[in-house]
Order: sequence, then C-alpha cells, then structure tokens
Amino acid sequence: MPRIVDAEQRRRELAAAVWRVIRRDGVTGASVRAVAREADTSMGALRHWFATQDALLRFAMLLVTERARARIEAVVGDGPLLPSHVLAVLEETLPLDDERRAEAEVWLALVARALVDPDLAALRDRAAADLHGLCSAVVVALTEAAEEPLGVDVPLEAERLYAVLDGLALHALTRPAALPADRARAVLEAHLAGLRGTPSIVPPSERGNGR
Amino acid sequence: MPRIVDAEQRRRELAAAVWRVIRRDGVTGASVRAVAREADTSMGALRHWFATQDALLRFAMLLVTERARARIEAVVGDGPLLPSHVLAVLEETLPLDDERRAEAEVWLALVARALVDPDLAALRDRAAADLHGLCSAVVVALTEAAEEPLGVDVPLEAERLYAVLDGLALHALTRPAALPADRARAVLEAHLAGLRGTPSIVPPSERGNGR
DNA sequence: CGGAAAGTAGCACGACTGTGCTATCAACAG
DNA sequence: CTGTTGATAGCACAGTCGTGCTACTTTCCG
Repeated sequence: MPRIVDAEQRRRELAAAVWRVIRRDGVTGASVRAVAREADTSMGALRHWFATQDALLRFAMLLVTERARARIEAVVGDGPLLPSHVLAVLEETLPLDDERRAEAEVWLALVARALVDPDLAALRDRAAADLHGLCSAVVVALTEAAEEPLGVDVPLEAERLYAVLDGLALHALTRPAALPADRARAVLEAHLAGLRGTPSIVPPSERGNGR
Repeated sequence: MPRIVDAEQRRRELAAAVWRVIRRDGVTGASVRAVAREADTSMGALRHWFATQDALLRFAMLLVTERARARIEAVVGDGPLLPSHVLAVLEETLPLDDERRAEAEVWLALVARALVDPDLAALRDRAAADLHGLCSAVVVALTEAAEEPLGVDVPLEAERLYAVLDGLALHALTRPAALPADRARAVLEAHLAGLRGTPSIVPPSERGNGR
C-alpha cells in the first residue's frame, strides 16, 4: 500500500469517522469495528494508528477542541481582544451551523463519558479552563472599553458569561426548534450588551439595535 | 417469595441501582447484568419489572425529573411564585449537594444518550419545557415585583436565565473545584439581582444600595 | 536486486451483550 | 387441599465487544 504522506492527516480522517459514528449511534456505538467500517478500512489498519479504543476516542475529543480553538484564533488573530470582535469570537463555540453542531454533539457525548473516564476528563478540563479564560478576557475587554468605569466583579461575571455560553450551546444543541441559531445569537448579544454597561433590561424605546 | 407490597417502590429500587451503576461506570456500563448485580437480584427478576433495557433507562431518567419536580414543588407550594422564593426554587436544579449531584450526573449521561435515543429525547424535551416555563415564571415574578416597570423582553430573559441555570449546573457538575456550591449560588444570585432591576453592573455613583 | 519498514487485512480468543425461555418458589383464593 | 398468580432465578442463543496476533502487500532505501 502507498505510504501515507501525512500520518496526522490519516489520523484525522479516522477520527472523522469516529465523529460520524458517534453522531449516528452515540458513543456506545463507536466500537472499533463500527469505526473501521465507517472509515472503509479494516480493524488492523485502525489499530495501526490507534493502539486502543480509548486512544481513538481521546483523539476524536482532542480534535473538537483543536478545531474550535483554530476558529477562535482565526477570528481574534494575534492582536488584543477587541470589543467589536467579542460576539463573533464567542459565537464560534455555539452550534449555529452544521459544522459546529457536529462538534457540539460529539463534545456532549464525550463530556458525558468523561464523567467516568479520567483521560477524557483531562481533555475536558483543559478546554474548560481555556474557555473560562476567554470569558474572563471578554469581560475585561468589554468593561475596560466602557466610557465610565463600571463596578464589575470580573471573576463572577466571567463565570456567569461562561455559564450563559455553555447553557446556550446545550440548549441550541438539544432543543434546536426552541432555540434556533439567530435566537441563540440574540440572547448572547443581549448578555454582552449588559457587560458593555448597557443593561440588557432597557426601556422599549431603546430596543431594536439588531446585531 | 413474599409479595411486593408496592410495585412502584420496587421499580424505584431497581432504578436506584441503575443510577449507581451509571455514576460508577457510565451509561455504557449499565447492562442488564450489571444492574441486576448492583441491585442484588437476578436478570430474571429485573426483566420481570422492566421488559427491556430501554424501558429500564427510560424509567431511571424519568425518576430524575420526578424528584427534581417534587423538590421544586415542595419549595414553591401551591401558591404563586414569590420573588423571595425564586433563588431557593432555581437552586433545586443545581448539583449543590450529593443528592442533586447524583441526579445531575445521571441526567447528563442520559441527555447525551438522548441525542441518539428518541425515547429519552422525549423525556428530556418535556423536562426542558418545564424548566423553560419555570424560568419564564421567574422572570415575570421578578419584573412584576420591581418598583418601577422595567422594559424587559420576557421570552429573551427567560431563555437567558435558563441558559445560566443549565450552564451553572453543567459547570458545577464537571468542574466542582472551579465552581463550588456557594460560588454557583452566588453567580445565580447575581443574575437574579439583575432581573430584579438591580443590575449586577452599576455605575460607581449608584453603588452601595446592596442586593 | 534485496531487505527493512509502513500499512492493511482479518482471524482467534475470551469476555460480555440483550433477550427469549423454562423452572422454581412463595403466597393467596377457592 | 389444589390452582393461580406474583416474583425470582438463571440457562441458552446469537451476537458484539476489544485486543493480540499473524500474514500479506506496497513502498522506500541502499
């Protein structure tokens, strides 16, 4: 057989097959055989790239965080976190289109498994720490940009923003009919408006400044 | 063998064994044999009460919602939703002690499975609709109690409160060290303060009129 | 050309899976 | 007493599971 030009690429292809199986049959259905079949290869080939099933699932989970991180960095770039970019950045963690929805489904399945799998829990904790840090940065960026100094409890507001973010992600994922993409965006935007010093609770006369 | 006095009680005992297995080994480990062993009974006895494994998991999930609902009703009672009870009511959905933590773990595991199991999805959707309704009622109760009328987008604020609630639940469950019980409570309380018309973010000139 | 290495294929094993099924036991009705 | 029902026990079947392992093909290096 032809040499694989890029080993990492091959591993990503197989992990993509894991994603498809998890989305179709859940993490329970992600057996070695099912993944090999989905990837149109053999058990032996699969085990050549991943010694155990746990390693396979670990890599599949790692891929979720990597992709989200890449999208976020593509938006924010190297520079500082601009208030004008905040909504776009945080949106990248919500399941608002098919690609991000796929990631969120896999993420939820693996986070649940992480409750009883220390390896997956470690990956989850690292991602959580990253997102929590991002939320802190967002709170700082928004409050610093306010015209007059706001009395903000930054750690608390970061925690609250993080909760809104993951809560929206969970609900947009599990109740897409009740919380479609644009509505999830609107809720997030309203929350960010509050952090900007413009309380989300405003008289009707001032409402209607869509995103 | 002695007749079972209360069939429902027996089913609850078996479902409790399901909970213990799910908490220890995840939903993957909740096989018929494992549950029977945990409940200290036989496969035959288990199958006498639950015809299939799906029925067993369905009942275990139903039990989570039932218990949460019972606790909430115990707090709010028959009367109207008083602003003074709002925090205590919403707290009942957070994993702030061992009992509620157990429910949340089982809930997360089964919600993940619900992504590929229509029966569980139906239970999840019903619970979500209930909680969403509760959040709406909370928003209405708090804004109506405000001294001056606030321009509140009730559906949007309900959605945001629901997101905060489930986000906090998820984080308190998966990152208990980063978000201990009293801190989760504090974040929720800060959010409710905002709904009361006392924004969590206030200009320095208006500060000092405590929560 | 020959050998090493990369990659693929898939069998074998022992363990586990859900469910159908029968057998057994306890308790009550008649 | 007998007969019926509730409840338990556990075997049998036909699979699937993860992984160890060998065999094989293809590619590259010297």
